Amino acid sequence: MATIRDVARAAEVSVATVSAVVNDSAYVSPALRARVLDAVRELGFAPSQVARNLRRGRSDLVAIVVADLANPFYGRVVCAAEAAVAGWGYSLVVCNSDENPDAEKRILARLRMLHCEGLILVPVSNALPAAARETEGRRTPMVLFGRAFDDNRLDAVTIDNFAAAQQATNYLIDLGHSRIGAINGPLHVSTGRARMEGMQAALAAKGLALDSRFVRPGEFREDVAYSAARSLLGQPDRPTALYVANGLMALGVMRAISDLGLRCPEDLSVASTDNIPGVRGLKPVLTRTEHPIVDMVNESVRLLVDRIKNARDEEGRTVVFPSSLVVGDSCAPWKAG
Amino acid sequence: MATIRDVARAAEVSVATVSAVVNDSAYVSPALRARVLDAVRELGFAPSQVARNLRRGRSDLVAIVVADLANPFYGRVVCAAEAAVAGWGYSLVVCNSDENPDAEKRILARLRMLHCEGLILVPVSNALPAAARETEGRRTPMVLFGRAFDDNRLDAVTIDNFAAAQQATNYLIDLGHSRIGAINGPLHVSTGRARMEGMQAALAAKGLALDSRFVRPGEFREDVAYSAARSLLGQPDRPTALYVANGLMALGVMRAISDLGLRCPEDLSVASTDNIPGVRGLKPVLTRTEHPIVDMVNESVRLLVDRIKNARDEEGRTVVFPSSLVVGDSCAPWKAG
DNA sequence: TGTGGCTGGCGAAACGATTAGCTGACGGCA
DNA sequence: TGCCGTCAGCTAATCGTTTCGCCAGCCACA
Repeated sequence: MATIRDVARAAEVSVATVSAVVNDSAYVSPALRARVLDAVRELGFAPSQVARNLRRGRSDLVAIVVADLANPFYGRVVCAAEAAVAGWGYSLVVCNSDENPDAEKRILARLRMLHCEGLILVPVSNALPAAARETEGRRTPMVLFGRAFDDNRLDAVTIDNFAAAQQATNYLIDLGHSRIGAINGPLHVSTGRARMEGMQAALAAKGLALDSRFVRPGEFREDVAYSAARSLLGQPDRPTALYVANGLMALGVMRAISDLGLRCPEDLSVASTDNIPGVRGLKPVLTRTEHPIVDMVNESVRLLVDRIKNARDEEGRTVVFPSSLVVGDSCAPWKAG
Repeated sequence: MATIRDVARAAEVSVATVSAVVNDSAYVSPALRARVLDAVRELGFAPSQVARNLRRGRSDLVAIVVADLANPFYGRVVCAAEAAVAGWGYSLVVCNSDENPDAEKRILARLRMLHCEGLILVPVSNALPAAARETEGRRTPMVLFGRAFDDNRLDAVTIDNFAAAQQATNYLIDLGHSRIGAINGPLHVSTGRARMEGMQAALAAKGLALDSRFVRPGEFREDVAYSAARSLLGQPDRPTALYVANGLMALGVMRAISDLGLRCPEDLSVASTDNIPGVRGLKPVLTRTEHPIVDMVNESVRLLVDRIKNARDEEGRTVVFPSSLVVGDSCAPWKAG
């Protein structure tokens, strides 16, 4: 690999001149400039980012740590993030904590050594782990995505999970359902908890109670939701409508419904929160609240880049995106049956 | 950020000793070792990967360039790759060429400067672009994933696309279908072409001809497949069975079938190649050939790491994985009528 | 013609780690 | 006691850039 010194020797100029030409950082006479460019081409010289980064104290790297890369939702997030950071000249390092706080901690430690300039984190637990706090101490700019902490001075981009669940639940209530069940997400994660609370609030506002037999705690996973749905719907007494905490889980629930020989929406109405590409193919078309993923990611990157460029030490900004109800045909009005 | 020199000063030892302790690369007496570790903890020292990499000439970075990150198939690939490279101590840089050769070229140039140690590439075109050849010149170890070039001395991991298409088509033929159509992938991409050829070969072997009215060229995209299917199936005369080149496209085709008021499998049998998470929720369950994605990715990473560690200059190795037919209920025997 | 300002280009010092090669103390053996 | 081998720990060179400060030449003006 040719170094800047090789180029300098070949062009019979100093390394400083080569650097000036390559970076356009100072005026160099046309004659020398041409000689340098020739030598660069000749030797196939590309400046070493590693050396450059050491010198400049930057890395042009931004990292994203997602909670579950196997969930297509995060696939879309990573996709959008890649495009967004590339637009700012950064490369994206992708890590997967797999909903595992220990893994998250290890990843944050590794990223710390990588000297990433910024970090988009979908936090796994409700408390910033030690490693993250260290990262914070070092002032690695960081934006929380999707999930937030109760107390925090970090930037965060989320949707209003409470409202989204409310919206979906209200839709079911307005169709006349009163026996509404839920397949929840993990309650120790802010999104999971907020969605459950939003659903409960919607029911309470209409004077309805949540029958504890109709509720299953869960994880944001297709297979776990499948089992939960089978167990919930296998009971002799079952709800007439179901709120499902996310799209991946909805896939599992629909599969369970089909495997149990039930019909949706005739036997059971289903509404969920969160959009993943997979649900587009679902039959019946799922009624769900959608998130503007791309906008959310772009905003996250914008906030992050802003913090990277102007390392101000101000309060964390929280941007909450609205969710919108997309009506499919997975819900039907309640009919006494 | 504390440097190794700060630690050395705090522990009253030399930088060499600190380095020895941190890397466990030489014996250091217990007393000094303890002093060093205390100082490390005290100052929150983490060695700068950038400096370390400059010195060692490595970066602990592996890159993956996929053709379309929006396709959940590649979401799974990236997910598996992240896990695999993490197991070898590397971090993963993810790039998306979006099926665009120019973008691919730019990305390869950028990666070159990043000094990634290895590269997994899902190539966009059939000829290695200039930038890639440069990369090759610099001997950045590289493994092609999913798609291969006709002539190449690079490692490659693929499935037998020809056989996969044959398998799916034979299944349709065995059900009695003879008017079989196809929604193809892009023919300038090896996978797209091989799948079409495999399908044709299966038909030809049974003495069947491919009716050109029943074929649509396409792209590996849901919306393009949707339009192609609408146009194909909107004709007065239509096939009784359809082979679809990949899973994402199958989602679009199923959507088109549903929007046209057709029933699958009663009116039309559908079989496809390639598995994405989304098809699991599909109703009816899609008959398809599946790829062992995780195994393929693991093998790619194994090959890559092998090349990184022992930079041998041998012939490119090509590993072809078998695909397996998974029978769903999207196909029915042909009935005259 | 002498002086001073301007500027293209250069030399060398960083950046923060690893590591080859050296030093000096200590213990064993003749 | 003297010599030598061993080895813990240190000094300094090195990786490939960027960039600060300097130098030398040139032009303009007095």
